[in-house]
Amino acid sequence: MNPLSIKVACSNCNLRELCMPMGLKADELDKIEEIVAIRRKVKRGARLYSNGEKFTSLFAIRTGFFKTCITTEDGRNQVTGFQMAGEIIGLDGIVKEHHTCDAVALEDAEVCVMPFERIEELSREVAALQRHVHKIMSREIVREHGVMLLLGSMRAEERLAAFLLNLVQRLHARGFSQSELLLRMTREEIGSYLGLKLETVSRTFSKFVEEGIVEVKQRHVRIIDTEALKLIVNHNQQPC
Amino acid sequence: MNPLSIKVACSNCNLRELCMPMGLKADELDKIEEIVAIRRKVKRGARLYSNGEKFTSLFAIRTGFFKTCITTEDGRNQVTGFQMAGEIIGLDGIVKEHHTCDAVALEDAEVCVMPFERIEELSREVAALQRHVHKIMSREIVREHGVMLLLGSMRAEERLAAFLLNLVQRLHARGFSQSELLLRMTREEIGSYLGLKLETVSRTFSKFVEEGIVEVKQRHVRIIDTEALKLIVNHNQQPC
DNA sequence: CGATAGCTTGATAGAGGTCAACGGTTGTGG
DNA sequence: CCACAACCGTTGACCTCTATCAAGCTATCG
Repeated sequence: MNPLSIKVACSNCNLRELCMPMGLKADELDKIEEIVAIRRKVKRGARLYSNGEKFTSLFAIRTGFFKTCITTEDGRNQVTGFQMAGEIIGLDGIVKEHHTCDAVALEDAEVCVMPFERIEELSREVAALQRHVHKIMSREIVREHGVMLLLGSMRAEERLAAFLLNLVQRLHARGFSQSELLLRMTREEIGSYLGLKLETVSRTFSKFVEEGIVEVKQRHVRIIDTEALKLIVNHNQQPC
Repeated sequence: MNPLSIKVACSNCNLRELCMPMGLKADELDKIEEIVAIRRKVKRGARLYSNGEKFTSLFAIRTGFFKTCITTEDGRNQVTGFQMAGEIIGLDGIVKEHHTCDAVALEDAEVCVMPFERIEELSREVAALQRHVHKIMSREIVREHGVMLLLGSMRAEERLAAFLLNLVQRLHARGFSQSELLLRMTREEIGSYLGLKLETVSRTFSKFVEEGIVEVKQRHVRIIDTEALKLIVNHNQQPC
């Protein structure tokens, strides 16, 4: 607990465009840096938080990759999202002051812990931060609308194509390749997120490979034909 | 535009427990009443807002029933929710300052228009309001997690049972019957929400009728055996 | 190096989609 | 008040897509 090791500097963080509001004055920036209480490391497979746990903080992912999922008493399990560096996690806990899902690290990860009371306090003083918090929550709502569209109206190929495009797009925004990606999750987790069984995910990957749209070697995926993927997603073709 | 006709009094509104924070001091209450700028009537079939439209306000539903839905260029359509009196609508618009879905009245409706800038201003002064806004957004996120579970892991019967139980539960919280309801939406709209075709919705209703679980006469539904519906939702039965 | 978890592929079955016909309700205009 | 149209809902027959069950293969990790 060496204070030096937990001292953070959002202003120097290369993720600041992703998790902080832009256009702040210097004094506002100073205040906001105080939000991050500490950093926390989460080992692969470990939980950042669990269903039922008391909600105290939001988390900004600094490194690593998470899934969030809900599990019901009767054994159903649904992955509700995959989160990567720069994204904010934990919003589900606000309403009941307890978390309603699990957040599991899919690779060794580090998060910035942001006590929600402090966020609220500062939001009352810094309008730009307030607006930022509102936008983050609204963005999550809109993202989930997109997932509902996917789950409610797309076929397996369309779902997987949309999933891959979404992943590379987000990775690209973080400086990674537009065409190559390393899946951090299993076929089963992809399937849960997409409302498919793991066999269907696997078969659909194989189909894409046969068609020369992607190359797949276990969790390494190279997208050869992005346009084809986009066509598949929009392949709601009406005859003429 | 007679000021008398648009003057509102949240403190007298019988929906105040649903859309306002509790435990306010008198002066805070006075401030919050100023949020509601005007009321707006929306005819059945008309839109409260449309995809692409500039976002300015959130809306509290006073009377009536809405659906929200997204439509893509390629003709896909997904109902993302049904909203009733006391619920807040429009949160999708915050992130891009434009709405990303349509809100359509399924019966003649009236809403309280709450300019978002005013909400933000007052949230900075009244912590209870700030917390309330955060909870409303978080609640919507959690609700959508539930829909993802439904769409991703339930079969047709389970989806429809969960849908009916959710509707009556919300109606009951508003003083309506626990067992009788009038569907404001078509089979097609139910199907869109549940990720099913209208024929499947119809067939599933018929199945429930055969089994004596509900009575259905067009849009009038009477739930005869609530427990049976709950069992269906949790009917993830493992053999022993 | 063996064990375990994860992935692929095949065969088969079942749920829900699609297409089609018909019946019932609601609303409008003559 | 009736007739007609448009919309909505139901039901049947058939087909497609995805789930299920099963076997074998391949990384990964202790």
